[in-house]
Parts: sequence; structure tokens; C-alpha cells
Amino acid sequence: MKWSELDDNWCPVARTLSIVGDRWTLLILRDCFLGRSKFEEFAESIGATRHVLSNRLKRLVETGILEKRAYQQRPVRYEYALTSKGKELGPALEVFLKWGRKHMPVRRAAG
Amino acid sequence: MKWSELDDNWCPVARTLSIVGDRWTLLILRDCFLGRSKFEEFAESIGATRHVLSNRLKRLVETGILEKRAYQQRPVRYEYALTSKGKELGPALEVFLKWGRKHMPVRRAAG
DNA sequence: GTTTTTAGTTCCTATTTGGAATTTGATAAC
DNA sequence: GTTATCAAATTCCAAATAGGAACTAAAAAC
Repeated sequence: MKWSELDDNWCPVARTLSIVGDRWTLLILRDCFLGRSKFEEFAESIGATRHVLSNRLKRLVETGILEKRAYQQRPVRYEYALTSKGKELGPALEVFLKWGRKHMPVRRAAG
Repeated sequence: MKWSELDDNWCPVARTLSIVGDRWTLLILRDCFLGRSKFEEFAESIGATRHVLSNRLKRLVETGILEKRAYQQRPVRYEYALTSKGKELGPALEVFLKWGRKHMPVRRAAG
């Protein structure tokens, strides 16, 4: 089965994951919760390629999780912000945050 | 940045996602919470290729999220079960479940 | 008119995935 | 003993996706 077919799956979890379950999307959302909003901020923070970042942002806007709006004219510059729909995913990220802190301590160099 | 380098990221969310943030892993965990435990059950339910499924299960066992144990000898057959560490990810799946129910209604044929 | 800033797009290569068939190890039927 | 079956994978190849760097665009600063 192709990943893209999951959006009509019988299971709500699968349908949700068809949008946010991919490699970088949840990290973009994490950044949004941390207050980041600009393309370059995401690019630097996350480390995904601009190519992938561009695709993910587009999808997140299409699905109403993020909102794209111009924050200045001439030249037009856009920023991305969580919608209320997007904010509802916050608790999942909190679970991952706590889980990571507890179960995945950072490996130290020359540890 | 490569996905595999995330496991030492400064952010606990990123570290967690380096394991469970990929395409099919969270669906395997969903299945585990639903009581499924065998390779063939996952394969049928999730629709991922056996190749990918095999890789994901291996990683989940290596990271202590699932436990692999023989449920019969001659021939040896294995099943996978959530560890307590794995069970702690349940709340995240619940968030996705509720979010999917609310925001991603199933498209009906000829809708 | 060259450089800078921000937000992407394009190009090429390398990795990963999808899908089907095959393997492995053991039992059961013939 | 060979054929069939089951569960749990592994292997193969073509196709899709990602990684990385360079390039484009539009206006402003110099």
C-alpha cells in the first residue's frame, strides 16, 4: 500500500499520520510551538533540505494545520503559524518530549 | 541532515522521532495497542511491505519499545509485544486518534 | 550595478520504498 | 521421500523520495 492512500483509511490514526506521520513534518510543528515561523528558521533549526521543507509546509497549509500569511509587503515575505486545528496536535508532541527526555538521553561525545 | 542523525539531537522530540517518527512505525504501535502481535497480522492490517515491516520491527525491538518472544517452539514463531517503555507512547496515539476523528472524516465513495 | 535578505525551485545523485517472488524451518499429508 | 502449508522473514528490481548544492526572484542597501 502506498503511503498516500492512507488518508482514506478506516483508522483515524492512520488518516492523521497520512499528514503528520512523515519524516520531518512533526519537527516543523515542534518549531511552530517553539515560536518559529519563517522558512529560514525552520531550515536552520530542523536541518531538512529546503526542497523537503517546501513540500511539507505546502501540505501543512493545504490541510489547514498551518496558515501562511504575508508579514510584510515589498518584498512580500511569508510566515507560517499554527491554526487552532494545528494547535490540537500539541499534546502529542508533549508526549514525545517527555518520552525523549526519559528514554533517550543524549549520547555524549567520547562517552 | 540525515534522518538517522536525529538520535543525538539537542531536542528530545527529535530524538523520539528518530525512532517513531517515520512512515509506518506509529501504525505498528497502533496495532500493538489494538492487540495485534504477529508479523502477518501487521502486514495485513497496515499494508506496509514486508521489507519495511521487517526493518521497523527490528528497530523497535532494538530500542526497547517492543519485545520479541517465541510463542511456540518447533517451528519457532515469534510475536511482538509492547514493553512498558512502548506503552508510554500510547497517549500520543490517542491524540492522533481524536484528532483524526475530528478533523479527517472519511471521504465517502462518490461523495 | 553589485550585494544582501528571504523564500523558495531546480538539478543530479543516492537512498528508500513498493510489490512480488523466494527462502527457511518445521510439521502434515500422500 | 516429496509435496504442501504456515509463519516469518529476506531478496530482487523498478520507481519514488530525499539529500546537497546551486540557482532564481524581488526589492533594498550601498
